[in-house]
Order: sequence, then structure tokens, then C-alpha cells
Amino acid sequence: MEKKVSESVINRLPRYYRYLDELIKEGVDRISSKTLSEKMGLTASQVRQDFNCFGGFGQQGYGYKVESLKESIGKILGIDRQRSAILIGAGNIGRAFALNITFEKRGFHLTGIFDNDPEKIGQTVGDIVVSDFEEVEKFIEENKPEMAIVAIPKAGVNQVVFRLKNAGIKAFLNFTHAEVEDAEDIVVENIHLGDSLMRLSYKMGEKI
Amino acid sequence: MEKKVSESVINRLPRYYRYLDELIKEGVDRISSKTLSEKMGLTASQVRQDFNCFGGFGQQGYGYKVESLKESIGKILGIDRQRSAILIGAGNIGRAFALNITFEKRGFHLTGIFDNDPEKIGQTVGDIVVSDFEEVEKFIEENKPEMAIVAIPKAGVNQVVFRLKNAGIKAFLNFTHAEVEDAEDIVVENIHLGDSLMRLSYKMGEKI
DNA sequence: GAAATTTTGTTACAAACTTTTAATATTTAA
DNA sequence: TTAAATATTAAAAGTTTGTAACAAAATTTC
Repeated sequence: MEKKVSESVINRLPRYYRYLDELIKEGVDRISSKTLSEKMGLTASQVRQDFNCFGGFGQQGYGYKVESLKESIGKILGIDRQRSAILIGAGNIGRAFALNITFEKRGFHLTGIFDNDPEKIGQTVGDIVVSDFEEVEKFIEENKPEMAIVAIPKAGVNQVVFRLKNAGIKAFLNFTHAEVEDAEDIVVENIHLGDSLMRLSYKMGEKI
Repeated sequence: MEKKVSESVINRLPRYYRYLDELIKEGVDRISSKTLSEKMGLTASQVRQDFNCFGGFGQQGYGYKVESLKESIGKILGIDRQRSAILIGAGNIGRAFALNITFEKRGFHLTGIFDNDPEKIGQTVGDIVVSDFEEVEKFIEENKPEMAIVAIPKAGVNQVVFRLKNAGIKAFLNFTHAEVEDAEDIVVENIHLGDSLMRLSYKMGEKI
């Protein structure tokens, strides 16, 4: 029964989710794979096959109910839960991310922020006070966050990740230039902003 | 002769580039596909095949010269140039990106920042003064930037992109939740931070 | 300087992904 | 009530991507 879903499909799921959210806001309550595919720049077959990886939520002759499709995808992504997350690094990137992304709509809520810079400790970001990173182990033990966003200078990454891992963190969102490797007992999502610049540079070279 | 390089390969190039940069800093001046593959979590064949898309820079029995390989990949990515870029939106994300990413190492240099919030106009970010967005067309005409980083609220995206396109901008790095579509005459790289959160959520559901 | 080893570049193979095609069910309109 | 149109599902074919194996070339060792 266990059919594994390919990474390509997973990577498309958040985008489906965003589009469906838009459709709801526009008041659309039903959509066909064809219409959705046109909106998203895919083929209708691909859309259907993507959804069918998870059992198929459509109705023949009718299409997909936008609301319930969105809900289903949300459940697949696991964002109907509210997992506890902490932010390591209250610099520009960390603060920007904390203030701009609606965690609650994406499966998480932010419960703590940590930094090792005395200037930053005690400041508030949103409604959270920045704590000393030295206290992170104690915080993790008490509050059991499952995920950590790492937004610190490259040099410190290995040690920080090591300590967080030991303290029980199971998932990492990594903004640093260092690559945090996937491992048996943890999951990692790397966000390399510099790579995006380089990719854009390549595309420009091709077309412009 | 024109063999098109697949997107998968392109997406790996920035990562190669980063690793090679690290190797140089470690003082390594030569490396085999096998060693590099182990460091990057790929197979040696894939590494060789990737490089061969562009002609092959190695020497049999010896391996690859780290320095010249990095240079070659840099050229492929087009980051040996210095294209002019402007930032639209001096909010948290925009400022963080402008201050944290070394544009010069990635093919660009930042020449202007624009916002429509009177509070932000006149402020400085790094060494650049934030200008009124109403003056962006004039600026583009005079300075001919080729790329724009869009880091504004979702609602304004379409209009902003429309104006920038008309003024002559050919490439967009999009941080907003709205999807900026690739088109014939422009290239786009979307960075959806929220999607990364959702992907991480999914991976956690699988493993944890 | 010759033999052995290393390592690339290339070709062939396998797996993964996407698209097409055919089949089946539902809705809508006559 | 019936028939046509719509749209999903399932299966097959085609394409792309990744892996493995091998031969040619260069370096290192003896």
C-alpha cells in the first residue's frame, strides 16, 4: 500500500496550496484540473496525477471542490498542526523572517528567539523577547520545540546545530551559507538566497 | 552542437560553486570527481556528467583544478559580470537581503532602493538612500539596471512589476507570495519562504 | 623509462518523471 | 429519460534524469 511520493510532487504541493487559497478568496468553490493547470502553468494530467498520489480528491464529471482540496493538501503537508519552532539568530534575516512569515498558516508557531550578541539579548522581535543562546538547552527541555530556524553567520553553524540536535531538535530550516546535511534522525530544509541570485544570473545570460 | 542543459544541472551549479569556494579557502587545489561527490552527496558519475555538459574541465588521471573549475562554473553562471540591480521595498525582507547577501560575489551590484512609504524614503540601507518609488522610471532610464528584487506586500506586486517591465527591467527576483510568471522577454526567480516552511512540515510528518 | 594506478570522458543502461491514451463515472441539457 | 459533454482514474508510452561500466589518457611509482 505504501507508495512513496516523489520529491517533485512534494515540491509542487505548497504552490497548489497557495493557488487554492487564492481561489477561495476569489469565491471560487469548484475547479477542474484543466483550469487549475492553466493557472499554474502545468498540464492537466500532471495536476491529476499529483493529487492521485494521495488518493484522488476529485469527482468525475465535476472536478475538485476547492475548499476540501485545500484542506486535504494542508493535511498532507502537515500544516493543520501547530508545531513549536525557535529562531536562532536575531540578525536581519532572522528578524525579517520572523516578522513576515505567518507561521500559524504554515504549520508552526514561534515560541522563542535566541542570540549570543549581548546587544540583541533583551530586545523584542514581534512579541517575543530575544534570549541568550546559552539558555537554549534549558528552553528546549521545558518547551519541547521541534524545529529550529538557523539564521546566524556561517562560522557558528556546525556547533549550533550540534547543540540543538543534542538538545532534541528534530528539524532545521537553514538560512546560512553552510549546508546542513540531512541525517537519519533530523530533517533539513536549506534556503540559500545566494544560490537564487546565481540562478537568476544564469537565466539572464541565456535570454538577455 | 547546441545541447541544452537541463534545469536539474543548473540548479546544482551554485552548490558546486559554493563547495569549490570552500575548498579554495581550505587550501585544496585539486580534487577528483569521487571526492567532490562524497562531499556533496552525489555520485561521481553525476558530477562528471554535470561538468561535461559544458565541455569537461578535468584532466584524466589527475582530476579537476579547483581554482579553474570554480572560475569556469562562475562564468557559466554569469557571475563574473556585475549587473546592476535595484531593490523595490525597504521593509524587513528587502533590508535583510540587501545587507546580508554579497551581491558582488554573485554577479550583481545594488545601485538603488525604492519604497512608497514616506517613513522609509530617505533612510539609508547599507550605503544606499531609499528613494521614492515614483522616481523609479527616471532612475531606470538614467542608470539602466537590468534586474529588480521585489520585496513588497503581495497586493502591489502586479502593478509594480508592470511598471518595472515597461521601464526596461528584464529580470526579477521575487520575494512576494504572488507568483511572477516567466515570460518571453523577462526572466524570473521566485523565492517563496513560506513554501520552504510547508515543505519542512511535510518532511517532519514523514520522519518524525 | 616502463608499468601500474588513477581518473576522466563517453556510452550504455536503469530508474524516475511526465505525457498521452483509453476507460469509466457524473453532470447537464435536450 | 436519454444522450452528450465533462472530467477523473488508470494504464501505457515516451521523455528525461541519474547510475554504472568501460576505454582512453595522464600521472605516479618503481
